[in-house]
Amino acid sequence: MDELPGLRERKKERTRNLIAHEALRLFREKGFDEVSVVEVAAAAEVSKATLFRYFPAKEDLVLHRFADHLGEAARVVRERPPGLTPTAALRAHFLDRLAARDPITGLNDHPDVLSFMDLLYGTPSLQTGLVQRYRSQEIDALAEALPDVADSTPLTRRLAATHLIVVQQELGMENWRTMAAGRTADEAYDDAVAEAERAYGQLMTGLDTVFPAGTGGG
Amino acid sequence: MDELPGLRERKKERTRNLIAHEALRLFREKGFDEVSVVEVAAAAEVSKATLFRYFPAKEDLVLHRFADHLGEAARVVRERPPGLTPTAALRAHFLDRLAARDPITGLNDHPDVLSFMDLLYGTPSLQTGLVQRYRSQEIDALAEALPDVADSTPLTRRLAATHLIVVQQELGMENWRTMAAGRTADEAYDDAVAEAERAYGQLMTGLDTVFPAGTGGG
DNA sequence: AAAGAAAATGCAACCGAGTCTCAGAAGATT
DNA sequence: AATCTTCTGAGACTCGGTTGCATTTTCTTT
Repeated sequence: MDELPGLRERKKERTRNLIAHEALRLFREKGFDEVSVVEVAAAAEVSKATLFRYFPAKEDLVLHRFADHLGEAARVVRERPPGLTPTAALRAHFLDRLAARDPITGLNDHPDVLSFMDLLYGTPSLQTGLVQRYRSQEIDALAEALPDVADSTPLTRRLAATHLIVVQQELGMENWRTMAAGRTADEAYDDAVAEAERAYGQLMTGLDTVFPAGTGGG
Repeated sequence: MDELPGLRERKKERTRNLIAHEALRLFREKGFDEVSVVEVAAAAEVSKATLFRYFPAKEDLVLHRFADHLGEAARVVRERPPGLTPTAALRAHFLDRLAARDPITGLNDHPDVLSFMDLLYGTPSLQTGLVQRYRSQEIDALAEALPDVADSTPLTRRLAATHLIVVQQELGMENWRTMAAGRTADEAYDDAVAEAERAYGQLMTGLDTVFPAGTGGG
């Protein structure tokens, strides 16, 4: 059994952080698509092959920053206090993170956070590539965390998980849009809470209480 | 004003179909990732550059097959009879397509349809690339088609649209899985109806009527 | 029908992401 | 110190996608 991380492991960790750090610096500076991986590799003083040994794809250089949030929704549901439904637990958790101005909610106007979100949400290739993949992972994890109730099928759980994750991530994007439009986090807080409550409420009560029957017009 | 399509247009249409046809033939035969675009171009007797003039990306060679279904959900909601909510309209439409064994529901065991779905859903790169993109387009279109009710925000509509499209597409995938497992469409029909009703019902009544409060266990 | 504008094509070079091979360097092990 | 393992750099390679240019094909004009 190996106890403490040897020199090799520490060096690997340092290299990994260095690469991601240089990558993010360049991406912010020039845009994701305007920076090639060789440029990143050069900035981190490693070879292109080495870069790909640490990160399976260019997108993952960005993922590194919020890798620790992976599976958070699943955890929240698993550890929810008695008396709370999964939806209620996730709602409460989001509101809590909102109050704390957690970057993951999008409601954070620190320049550092903001420029990162600009990169993440404002780059189409990242939006469709990375955000979608992150979403899938969250959904898979959450689907497993949902209770296996009487008349639920794998599909039922998967669908519920999707609905829940989508709400959370869309709320995050919406808050980012608000920040990107120039409002401060404190200014936007009340609206953000209202939107969150509306979005989760819509899930709890069902869509038909929100969107009505047709007008009959041709 | 040009009335009927000239020779040029007809030839372009023919070429376009030929390329997509050859592409699909090769993809089915050897798998999406095992066929290069130059191979497809050669089979269709055009140059690589020409292929990309007709299709912006390799994935779009596959999209061609169901391009006519684009915006279907949005249309269904727009043209729904009075008395039906958007959710109810989409539910009814899906059940109708299910009864007709429409390939888009996944409930179709014709070898031709089946091999296409195997390709589409069984290829990771297509799943994450194409299906996700198709989903986004459907969501965007549907979000615009949803009625602009009293306390709805752009986000509200976008979320509702996402929930609705996701249900439809996940039901499709689930039916494909059933087909891929060897059941016939007729055998699976009753179950497919039940799943669809459960999935849409879950949306109408809200998640909290399905997934209960926590158990309190650590 | 001939001539010229407009559009479509093929060719070839190019770019960037990602993989592979292989030789050599650096950490771990005795 | 010697060996064994792991990590790295260099470079060639594949593939998706783009670009510039010369050539051909279709449409239009007279």
